[in-house]
Amino acid sequence: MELKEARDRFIHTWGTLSTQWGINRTMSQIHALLLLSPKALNADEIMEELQISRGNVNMNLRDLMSWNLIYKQLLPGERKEYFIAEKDIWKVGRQIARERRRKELDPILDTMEEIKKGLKPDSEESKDLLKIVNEINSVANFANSTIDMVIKSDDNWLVSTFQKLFK
Amino acid sequence: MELKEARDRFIHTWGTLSTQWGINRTMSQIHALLLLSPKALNADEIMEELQISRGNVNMNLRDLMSWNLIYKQLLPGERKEYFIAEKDIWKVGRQIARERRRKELDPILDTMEEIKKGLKPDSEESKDLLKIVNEINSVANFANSTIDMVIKSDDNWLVSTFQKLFK
DNA sequence: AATAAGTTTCAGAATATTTTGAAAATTCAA
DNA sequence: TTGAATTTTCAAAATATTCTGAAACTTATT
Repeated sequence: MELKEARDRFIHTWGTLSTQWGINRTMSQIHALLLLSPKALNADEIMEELQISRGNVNMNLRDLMSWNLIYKQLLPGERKEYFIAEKDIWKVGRQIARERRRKELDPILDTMEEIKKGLKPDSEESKDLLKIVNEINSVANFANSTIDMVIKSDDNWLVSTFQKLFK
Repeated sequence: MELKEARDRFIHTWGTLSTQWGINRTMSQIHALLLLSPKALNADEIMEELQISRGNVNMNLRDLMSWNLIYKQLLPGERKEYFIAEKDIWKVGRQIARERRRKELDPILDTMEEIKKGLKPDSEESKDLLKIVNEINSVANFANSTIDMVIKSDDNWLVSTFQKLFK
């Protein structure tokens, strides 16, 4: 396998997989491209490399920045904005975990909380519903804690935790 | 809040959130409906309740069964097939974790493995790429183990693990 | 202040996903 | 068997998401 081929495969796969992740393809491909690039790239270079429009590049760079997966870099003597990816993959993993928790878990917890607050257990059916709501709440809380453990930790903490866990 | 209102809110929210989860809306709504239903329901009842077509119901019941989130139930003296949801929410959580890992993590691990195998470190750039691939592999493996820990466990094991973890 | 370089926005076009519904296939009872 | 009840399939329609590109906006330079 050639270097070029491996790089392309990486970028392509990253883009394809992201669909499963609820992240849009272009966003992932830009991320992959920047991850592999040793130097910061500007919008034109990304357009050229991935063959996509300026608007698309702009929008997805913005999203990637909001996820803290890439940073803007101003090069001295350059008008254009350059972008560079966070290269610490553990940090990237934590960032993604954080963002997905916010989008996927928080709304569940909020809704279960609301239903719990709003519904009085004045009938058998109400009690049944509340029981399920409470159980979902527990499971979601557990998932939340698990992700929290990952997010709050640094690399060393992770390793030691796992040693402890499987000792 | 009325019982009916709470139930509808639950089903509706479940459906809306699922989009974030990469799971289609109808599938989640059927799941929510069955979760809340004390008795098994047949296709006609689900069509009626959620106002969706027979084909849609059929397809999504099939998907839910493949996820082991619902079971077919044959009632004596009935031609129709009835469906009932897995009511153990911890089990449901594990099931979902398992399925998502398969769809989201396994392909990453496979691809990283392939690139590692195929690319010879014969240049500086190749080595750089391999370094990133290796790091992604580590992070994905960690995520994999974390999910594995959740999947393989039963409720009691989970509780005791967390006590150990935060002691 | 005028102009050039670069960035952002967003309506409409392109693409992808989901849903419908009717026909085909299957199952069961007589 | 036959045929009525039920389930499955899948092409086309409906809906949702993503992408484009040109105009509007912003920022820096002369």
